Amino acid sequence: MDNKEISQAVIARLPRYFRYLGELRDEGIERISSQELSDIMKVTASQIRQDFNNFGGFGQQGYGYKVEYLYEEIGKILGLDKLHHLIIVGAGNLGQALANYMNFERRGFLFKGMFDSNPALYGKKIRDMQVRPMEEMEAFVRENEIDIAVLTIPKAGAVSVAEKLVQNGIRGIWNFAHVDLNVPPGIQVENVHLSDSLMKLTYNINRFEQET
Amino acid sequence: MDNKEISQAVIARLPRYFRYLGELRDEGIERISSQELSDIMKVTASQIRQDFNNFGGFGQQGYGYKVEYLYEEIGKILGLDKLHHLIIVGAGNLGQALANYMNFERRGFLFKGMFDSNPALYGKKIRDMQVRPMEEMEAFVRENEIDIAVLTIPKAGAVSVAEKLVQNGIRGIWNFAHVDLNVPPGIQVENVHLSDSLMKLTYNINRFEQET
DNA sequence: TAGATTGTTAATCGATTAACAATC
DNA sequence: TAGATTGTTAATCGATTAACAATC
Repeated sequence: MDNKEISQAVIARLPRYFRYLGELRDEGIERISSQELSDIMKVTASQIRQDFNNFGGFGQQGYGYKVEYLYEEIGKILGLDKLHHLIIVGAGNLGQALANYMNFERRGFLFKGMFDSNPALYGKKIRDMQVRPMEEMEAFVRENEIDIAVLTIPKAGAVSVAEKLVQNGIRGIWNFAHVDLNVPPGIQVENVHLSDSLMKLTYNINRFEQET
Repeated sequence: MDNKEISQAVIARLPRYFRYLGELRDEGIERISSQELSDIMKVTASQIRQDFNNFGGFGQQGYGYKVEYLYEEIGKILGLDKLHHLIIVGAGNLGQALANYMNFERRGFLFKGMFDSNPALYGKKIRDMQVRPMEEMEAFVRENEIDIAVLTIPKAGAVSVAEKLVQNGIRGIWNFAHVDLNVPPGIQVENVHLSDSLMKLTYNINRFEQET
């Protein structure tokens, strides 16, 4: 594998390729050209070829790409061939929704535990998983080799919780708290700032109003 | 206001400026220079000035920006000075979580109704709001002048529900369904593809593994 | 072999950063 | 007025698109 850094713009497009290829595969389609994929996905064929070639040659000249093979390769690039141990920190509505939502399991995300600082929730079962007290989180992360923490707590506590996670060996944080986390290099943070997303929507609704 | 199109890259940064300025305001800070903001937000001062100047001159040479004023102006740009009527389509875990989560209300997002196609949920109260049958959605959107629909249904139904929403005058769709919607120009779609986001995280976790 | 389509280089476009004149 | 900092133009950087030679 090459050593040159791949831009986050490319990475951000990979899951979408993965999704479309999975659908094509489910439809029993064996082969696809960059031009055909371009038509379906509404991105340029040129971009598709450039993107794939960041990771080596997946296609065959004169033939195109094998759907199944490409699907699997992109899955590997995204790390979906590996198991990830995951906890949810914050058992409020959003945390519970994500826990239930987690048919992520079939993608190798193993839901190992759930934590909250509210004693009223201790022991509550969500998807066969009892909510544990926040105090137990650090030891749990260490002892169970948790890779990923899903942060669904209010912004006030998020920074200090993130620090504790980092100290105990977490590798990635999926951050739903509305605050920017500052973590050391090598620890990955992926932010899902829902209200930012909603504001983008209102901007665009509004902009269109004014233009017409 | 200028007529030149503002890039989505700029728009995507506005909510973050808005958040930081809100925090500064809450701390009682009255004025800030692009350089100070640059230090706090870890973006270049140059970018900050360029971004703001897309919308006109908000600052004063030799002085900087008035925090309160800038905060409010960005809020207006994002359309947060207007009221938005919103429904949630899909009363599953995620839909319920978003409904409860909705202290969005103080930002002018008025939660007007919730719909599901599962009869077992009809009448269930979520935040003083009964879940209505999906069949009632179209008339409801029309009659209550709903601007925004939050789509939290499985991908299978999402495309056809989106069409119905569009036909009845929706202006924006906040799409949590794992599918790309195809809407006519003038209708805004903001996607929140959670599994895409999680895959970006695993890519980055994985990449770092291999580099070291 | 001829046709198709990739892989890859070159050209273009757009976004970010740097520099500095304008001005508070 | 002198100093500070914006607004804005110019330079740079990176990402996207176009073109085409390589090759299946």
